[in-house]
Formats: sequence, C-alpha cells, structure tokens
Amino acid sequence: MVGIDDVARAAGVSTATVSRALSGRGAVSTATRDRVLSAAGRLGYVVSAAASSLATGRTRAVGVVVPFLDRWFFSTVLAGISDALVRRGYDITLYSVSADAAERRRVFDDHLRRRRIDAVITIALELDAEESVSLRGLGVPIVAIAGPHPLLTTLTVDDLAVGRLATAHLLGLGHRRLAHIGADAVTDAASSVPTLRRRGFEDSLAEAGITQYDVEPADFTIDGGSRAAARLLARDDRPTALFAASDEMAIGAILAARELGLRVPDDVSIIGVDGHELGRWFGLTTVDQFARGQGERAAEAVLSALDGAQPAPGRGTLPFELVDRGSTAAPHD
Amino acid sequence: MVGIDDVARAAGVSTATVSRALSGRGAVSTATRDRVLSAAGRLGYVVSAAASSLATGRTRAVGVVVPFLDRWFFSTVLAGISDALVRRGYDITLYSVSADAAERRRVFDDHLRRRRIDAVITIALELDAEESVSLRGLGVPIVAIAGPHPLLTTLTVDDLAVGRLATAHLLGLGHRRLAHIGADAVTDAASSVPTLRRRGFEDSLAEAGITQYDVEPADFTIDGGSRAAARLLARDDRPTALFAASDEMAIGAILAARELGLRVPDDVSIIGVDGHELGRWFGLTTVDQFARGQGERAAEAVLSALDGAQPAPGRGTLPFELVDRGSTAAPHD
DNA sequence: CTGTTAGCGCGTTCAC
DNA sequence: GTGAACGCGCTAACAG
Repeated sequence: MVGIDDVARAAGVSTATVSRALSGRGAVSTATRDRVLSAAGRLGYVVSAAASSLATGRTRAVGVVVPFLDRWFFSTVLAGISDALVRRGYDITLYSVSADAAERRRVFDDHLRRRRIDAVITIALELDAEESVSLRGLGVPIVAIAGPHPLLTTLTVDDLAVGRLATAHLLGLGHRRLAHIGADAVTDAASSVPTLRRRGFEDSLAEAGITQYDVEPADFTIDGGSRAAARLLARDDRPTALFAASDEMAIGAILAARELGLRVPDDVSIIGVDGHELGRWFGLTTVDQFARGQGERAAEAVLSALDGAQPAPGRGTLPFELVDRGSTAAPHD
Repeated sequence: MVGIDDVARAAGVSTATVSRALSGRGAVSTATRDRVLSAAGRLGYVVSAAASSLATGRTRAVGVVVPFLDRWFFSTVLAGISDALVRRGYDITLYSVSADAAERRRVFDDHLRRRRIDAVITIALELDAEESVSLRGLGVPIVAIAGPHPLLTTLTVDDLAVGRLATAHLLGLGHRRLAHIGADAVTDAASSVPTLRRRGFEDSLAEAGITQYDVEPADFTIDGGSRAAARLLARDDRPTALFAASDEMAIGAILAARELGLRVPDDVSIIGVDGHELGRWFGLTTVDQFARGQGERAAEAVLSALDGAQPAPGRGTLPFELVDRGSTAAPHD
C-alpha cells in the first residue's frame, strides 16, 4: 500500500511537497510538481481519505439522507445529485432512514455524526424537531430538497402553487366535481409537501366558489392511488376530475378508472404531479417538477456552500411546469 | 466537538479505557464500562470515522457501485443492501459509474482507492479487465451481483436457466413462433446477463427443434421494449409469443401490442424477467428474481466476509421463480 | 519554493 | 483491569 512518503522518495522531495503538489494548495515549482505527479502516477498513489480528513477536517463526501430508495422520485433525485457531485470529485454517503424510531435515532445520532461528510442533502424528509436540531448540530452545510423544516436551507418547488396550477387546469376545462388523492389530513404534517398540494387544491376550489369536493388519502404508490380512485369513482355522483398528488398515484387512478370501465379523459380527467417517465405511456397530464434537476441543483448548492458561499437565506425555488398529455379534457355532462 | 479525552475525563478514566469500553474490544470492568457509557451518552460522544479508521484500518462503510441509480432494478437492489447494512451499523458509499471512460477511470482509480470502504458490492456492472483488476487490488472483500466477471465472488441468478424457464413456459403453451427482446449481439459481452438470457432462449428453442426465431436488441427501458416489440409485431408472420429480458421491456411490449390493436395474451403472449412491481398492473407473467432479496443477500455476504468468513468459492446462486399473471396463453392458430 | 515539525483523534501495544 | 505512549498517514504552520 503506497503512501505519501513512497512518492516523496521516488520524486526526491519531502512529503509536504508531495502533499502540496497533489492537492494544489501551496506553491510548488512546475518542475517538481511534474516530478511528483509522475511519481504518484507511476506508483498508483491515492491519498488515504482517513488520514487526509483527519489532518484537514474535510472528507470530500456528502451525505444524502432519504426516506426511500426504491421510489421513482427519490432515486431520480439521487441520480441528479450523484451526477453533479461526481463531477466535482465528491463521494456520496447514503443514509436511508425508515420510519422506525430507533433506527432513525441511530442514523441521526450516530452515523451522521461520525464526521464522515462535509455536507448533507436531505430529500423530501420530514424531520421532527430533534432530528432537525441534530442535523444543524453537525456544523456542516445542509440543503433540504422539499423538506418542510424552516430551520434548514430548503430547495423546494412551491407546492401550494403546484396544487393550484393542477386544480386551475381542471377548473379551466370546466370541471366542477373534483376530488383529490394525496395527503392524509390526520397523519401528514401541516407544512408537508402532500398537505401543501392539497391546500393548493382546496384554495383554488374555494376561490372558484366550490365547496363540495372529496379528498382521499393515499400513500403515493400506484396501488394506493388505484384504491383511492376506485373509492372515489364508485360513487353515484362521482367526480369528473381527479387531481393526484403524485404521478404514481395518478397512474393508479388511470388503471382503476379503466377497470371500472371508465374512459380517460372522456369519463374522468386525471392529472398528477412529478414528471414520472411512465406518465408518457399513460398519456398522463402532470405538473412536472424535474426531479433530476432538483438533485443537481441541491448538489450545486452544497458545493457552493463548501466553496465558502453564504447559504441563500430562506428557500430556493425550483421550477415546475404543466405538461398536457391528454388525460384531462372538458367534462361531458 | 467532544472527543475521546472529554469522555475519559468525565468518566475519570484514561482514553484507552474509553476506547475499550465503547468498542467492546478488550476487558473492562462492568462498573467502569457503565461510567464510560453514561459519560459518552451524556456528552453525545461519537467516534470520529477518520481517526478510528486511521488507527484501525477499518471504516465501517461499504462501497456500492452501480451503473444506474434511476432504474427499478438497481434502486431496488440498493434498498435491500441498505436495509441489511444499516442494521449492522455500516454506512454506504455510493459510486455511480456511467459509460464515460474518463469518469469510470476516476471512480476506479481514485475514488474507490481512497480507503474509504471496507468492502465493495457491485450491481450488474460489466467490468473490463482493467477495472476488475483495479477492484481486486483494493484488497477488500468484493461481492458482485449479476456481474459477469469470473475473478470476483459473484452472486447471481442462473440467467441461462432464467432464459430457458421463460422460453419453456412459452413452448409448453404451444408457441412455435417466438421472438426475444434483449441483448444486442454486437455490443453485449458474451457472458453478460442479457446475453445469457438470450442464450437460454436460443438453447431451449434448439432443443425443441425450432430454428426460426427473431431477436430484437433493446436497451432495457419501457421505451426500447416498446419499439422492439413494434418492429416484431408489425411483420406478416409475427411471432405469437415474446420473451423480453426485463419487465420494463415486457411492459413496453404490452403497450406496443395494444397500440397495434393486438390483445395480450389472445393475439400475442408476453413474458418478462424481474418481478417489477408494475408488472402486476399489466397482468405481466414474469420470472421474478427478487431484486430486494438480492441486495440483502449481497450485503450479508460482504458482512460475513468482513467477519472473517472465507468467501464462498465460485458463484452463489440466487433464486428465481415463474410468476404467471396472465399475459401468456396458448396461441390461437 | 521547499523541508522540518507538530499535531489531527483514536486504537493499541506494553507495562503495571 | 487500567494507563502511558506510540503511531496510523497526512497537512499546515513555520523556517529557511
């Protein structure tokens, strides 16, 4: 295992010079730098992360904390983060936190505190107060994507506006009997993403003078969306339009409608949120939130924080856009 | 930032004793251990990964190398790995390698060699000889899931058998005009997963005395599967059954069939491989390979290697199973 | 521009 | 069962 002194010997310089030549910190003459680089290359020297980090306090790694790995939104954002960080030579350390309280504590109180990372990115993580404090206590830059917590630098789409946009689209087509599939009023936090989307829905309806509507809670999976839609569409006065708070649920709703023999959009209009690649195949109209781009933006934000930039105060705003693929239309009756 | 000597002082012992008490290595009296543990807890002490790793040579992290993050199979396997590793207190360091040669070299020659990880898991990674040697040179346990390289301990389903199973299922239903969607004969390595599945298909047909069949290369996405199926099904003597080497492609094939006005399975039978959750919604018959379980198995394999067990020689075999959901049936004519 | 030196924070001998 | 002291491999400060 070749170390810095092997390189120093091979290049005929001191270890300090090797360190300077390789890290680029500190002045080294071009000639010696070349000697060092070639010696290092020849010997296949790579600095030890542990030793370097012990000496500098930096790790060249960013922690990414996610609640799920195997859902489209999360893995897509993660891919975006990874792209941007790899380009800059950072490693990603992945922390997947489940709902299990003991395991969550272990991640926040132990794993994340091992000084293994220079910064943290969270993806749509709903933190309790303790966890939020624990994160801040790390003393490293933190960027939260779509996390509702006010103590953190947050990068998020305006989910209230997303909800309003989707709803306005349906109202604009002439729908008056609408329903929403998404947040659970009981379990979801008031400032959570699902709740904001639902509130956007409700606010728009209120402004349109519509007070009758249904909200079915669902778990953001195809399966959950399908079951929720089945309940809504089985009624006598079934809604003519559904707004699902995610594309996966919207796709479930389309599938449920089909099973009930309903045509989309002739019998029922359906709109989602996300920009899931699968949406194309279902002709799903949606509010795209450019998940991959969110990851890249977050990565760039932590990188610039690591470069010494001041964190943008408050929340950065991420783009979203209505994509009409045909699953919505004017109601028939 | 509380260090080991803070704990030592608070507990009235030396740092050596704190280290022993917390790591469990070395004998400590119950009384002093309790004092140390309580002091550590009170102060919120967590060992520094860098310092500990520099002193011990161990990092309590496992590197996971993937070619894609945002595809179902990979994120699902990753979730399984994460589950199993978190339970044992290991962190995951994620390395996503694209096809870009320079970037790949950086990952293999720099990132992975920073001594940041105690072991490596690769997921369906096709390594060239140099990369494989580079991995072995790390001197840490390596477990490859579905990687074709013979130099590594590999955990894989018998993809030849998977191909045969799917094909036998179609043959058993009476199909004689079959086509395969999957490996590209030109670009895919002979021992790659896609190629093995295709060979299983071809071998089965040969045994059944069938020499006429089509193979359409596709890129394992819904889109690619759809286009490949469209080409196959547009022909006059179109096949009565399609075997797609992944569920995503099989779903694409189902969608393409629908667009051509063909009924599945009445007009064309379709079978996939994977056990993708979406398959349920399309009534897709498939060979499930239990992706999440593969991740767990791989994690357990590296953990036992880290515990000192000898790596199982050769290849571990992962389970697979035919799941009939109705997208295959006897041919009509 | 380069070398010397003193840690970074911890684990582990080796005495006691 | 416990403590003192050294070293893991590297970087930063200081001299020169």
